[in-house]
Amino acid sequence: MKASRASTGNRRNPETHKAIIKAASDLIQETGDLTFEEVARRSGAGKATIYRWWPQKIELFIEVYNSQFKTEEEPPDFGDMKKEIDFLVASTLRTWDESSPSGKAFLYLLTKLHNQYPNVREMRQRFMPKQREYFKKVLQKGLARGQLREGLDLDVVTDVLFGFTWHCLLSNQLDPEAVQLKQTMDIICYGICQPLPAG
Amino acid sequence: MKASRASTGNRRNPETHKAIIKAASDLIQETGDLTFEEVARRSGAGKATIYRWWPQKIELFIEVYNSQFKTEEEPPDFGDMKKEIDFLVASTLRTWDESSPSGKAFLYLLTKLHNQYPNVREMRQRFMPKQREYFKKVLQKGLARGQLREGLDLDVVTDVLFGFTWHCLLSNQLDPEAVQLKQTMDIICYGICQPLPAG
Amino acid sequence: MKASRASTGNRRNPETHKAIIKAASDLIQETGDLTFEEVARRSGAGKATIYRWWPQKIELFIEVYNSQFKTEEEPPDFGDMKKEIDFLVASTLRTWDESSPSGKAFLYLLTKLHNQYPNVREMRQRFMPKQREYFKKVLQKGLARGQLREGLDLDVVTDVLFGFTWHCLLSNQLDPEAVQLKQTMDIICYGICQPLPAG
Amino acid sequence: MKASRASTGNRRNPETHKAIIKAASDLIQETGDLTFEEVARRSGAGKATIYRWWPQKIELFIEVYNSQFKTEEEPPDFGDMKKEIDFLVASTLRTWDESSPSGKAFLYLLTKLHNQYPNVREMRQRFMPKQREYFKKVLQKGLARGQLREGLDLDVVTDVLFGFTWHCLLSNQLDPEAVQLKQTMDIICYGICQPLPAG
DNA sequence: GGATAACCGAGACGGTACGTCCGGTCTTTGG
DNA sequence: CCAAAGACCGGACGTACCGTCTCGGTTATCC
Repeated sequence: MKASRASTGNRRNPETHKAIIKAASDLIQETGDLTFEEVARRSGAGKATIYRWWPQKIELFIEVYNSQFKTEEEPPDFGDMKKEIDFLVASTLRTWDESSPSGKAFLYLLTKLHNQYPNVREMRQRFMPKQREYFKKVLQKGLARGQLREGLDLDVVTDVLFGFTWHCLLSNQLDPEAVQLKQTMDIICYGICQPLPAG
Repeated sequence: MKASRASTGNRRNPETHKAIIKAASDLIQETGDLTFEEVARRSGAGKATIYRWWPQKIELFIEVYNSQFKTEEEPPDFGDMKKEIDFLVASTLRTWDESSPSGKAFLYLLTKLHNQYPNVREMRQRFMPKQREYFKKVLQKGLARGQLREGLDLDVVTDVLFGFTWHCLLSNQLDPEAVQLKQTMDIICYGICQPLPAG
Repeated sequence: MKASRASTGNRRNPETHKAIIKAASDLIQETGDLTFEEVARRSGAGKATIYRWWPQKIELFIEVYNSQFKTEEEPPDFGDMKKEIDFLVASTLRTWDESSPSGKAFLYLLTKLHNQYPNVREMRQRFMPKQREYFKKVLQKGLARGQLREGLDLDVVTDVLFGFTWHCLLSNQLDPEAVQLKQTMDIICYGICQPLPAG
Repeated sequence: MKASRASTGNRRNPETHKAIIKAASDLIQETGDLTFEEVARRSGAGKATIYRWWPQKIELFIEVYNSQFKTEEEPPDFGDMKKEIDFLVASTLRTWDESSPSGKAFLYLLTKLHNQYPNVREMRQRFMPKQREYFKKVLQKGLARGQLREGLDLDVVTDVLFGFTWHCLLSNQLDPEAVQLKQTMDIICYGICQPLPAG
């Protein structure tokens, strides 16, 4: 638990960094909570050190999160945007579901921290940056294939899709096979409205 | 701020009740959060009194929320489902806007206390039954008018639309005139995918 | 070390009070220092409780001090003011000397705390209030006996005498038999100047 | 505040030295205390540099004190010992007054760091040799003039007078015109006791 | 002239204490 | 039976200094 680390002068000590992330990660998984106090205790770091690098809890949380969920997979080329989107969504949900209890713990903390940080959009975009990227790639391919409606801002679409997975997390609906989820994906992908009569 | 209330003997004091709700409401409005400590201070009530009637923070939030959120409006018949949906979404967002404590209280319910009510769907049903009903009515009319794709489960569609407003709240995007929001509504309403080539 | 005390409702808990004074006293004697943190740890009290009643360290210190040094003795009536003053001064010095190491510890803390509290006069007058009283009584008797120069403010004289004992403490000269001290007392009592030629 | 000094290689940098003393002096002046942290910040020196040359706070205080306290004045010959003593005391007090960091630094030396120099008499000799000398000269002249009681050890008297100025500093009574101070000086000079009835 | 030694700035680091805030429990008093 | 008042323990908060450390860079001196 405790550690004794050699000084690295006025250079940031990577071991300390690691120890802090480790302690924070353990804490989240064990208790579903995260206090700077306890992270400092466990990591053997001074509180001030933690505050120096992660002035807000959420920032430590994001780093812990991104350091743990490396399982994003880029979807293979199915030749069909819909299938690729389904793949990505399912993969995201599975990641959150299977990694229980950590997934649940992250969810818990995520919601607890949410209303402390007003700029939620910015925060979200720092979560899982790779996953976002994959979504965007898939959309670009879809656009090239003529499968995407024209005139759409890809960032907005990414937000909608990615935001949808978050909604699933908040709604505790992480089973990609659930009927409701499939229908909702259908709605999003094909639209809830009839296409205007051809012309 | 302070108050001096006569005792009502062994009957619960309605003035105290009101003062507590008022103080809690003000606090949520001001800070987006609420501490029993401060509610007690402002309402002039003892902490124990508050704990007796609202042992959990969330219960106080719920009461504040329900005491304030009375503004659901049924949309007029525009003859156009899209317009009616827009009306409903905009009306919901406006309700949650900064002018009232409702949005902040609801946001709080959605996030910080999420772990106490993990099944958010239950919350949905509990908190805004009328609004759901309006959404459903609009969809039914749209279906009758032939404006809605066939084969969709109306409950799911309601969930998507209503869930979208939640997403706006979480993302702090409550301005119905925002470009991004309009685009997202478009995506949901018309679908992000091209209609299959003319047929 | 730790303690578990029954609640006394909204009445101050005298056991907590005692435990805090005890812990503070022990700390001073053991380490010559005093931190609220450690007092809280040892007494089993919350830090906030200590801050509530002794917002400044010096106030806790004074209470500890006065609760420990109960050995002030009122001088017998020698019929001679000078003898009575000598008695009081010697008694004060002995108290500080014999109660080693606590005397030294108190001295240490006294000096350490000194420059945090600008109103030193007021502070000093709260130390050993009885001893001050004895000094004043002796002077009043001396005045009645015609042994004191007329026209002197007794409070000022008390200050001079009492302040002198403090000076001894600071100078580490606590032996009442020391030649230097006796001379200084002589100087103070009889004046360093010749009396003006009778008239 | 900040500074950028050219390196002087393996020779101690006198500019750094000056900047540190300046910063320390300013700090004492402003707050009555001093932290290495802030001295480093203001002087633009590294903390290690300060620790190298002044490993203990008190050493920095002493240097600041000595670099500033140059104002001792020898009193003119008034033909009256009392007047000369008053002159010296007033001059000492003025020196310590708020206008210069000397008083605060000296007060600091007297109190917070007392435990490191428990023998205050040593400090006396170390810090103000000239002032002591002036006091002694005045007393010798007074003795020659027949203004001083006979049989007194001049060193002790010097101590009493000089010690009195310290007492003023500790008591925050540095105004030479204050009534209380004048009375105390009177008491010391003429004695608090009546001269034996005419003889 | 290249190695060596000391100086200096910068600032990271583990600690300890600070003083504040809130949570949740309790008891007394009094209507 | 209920409300008010507020003391109490616990523990996290975020900040400030302490004293130690190492880096990178500079300059004089010595071989």
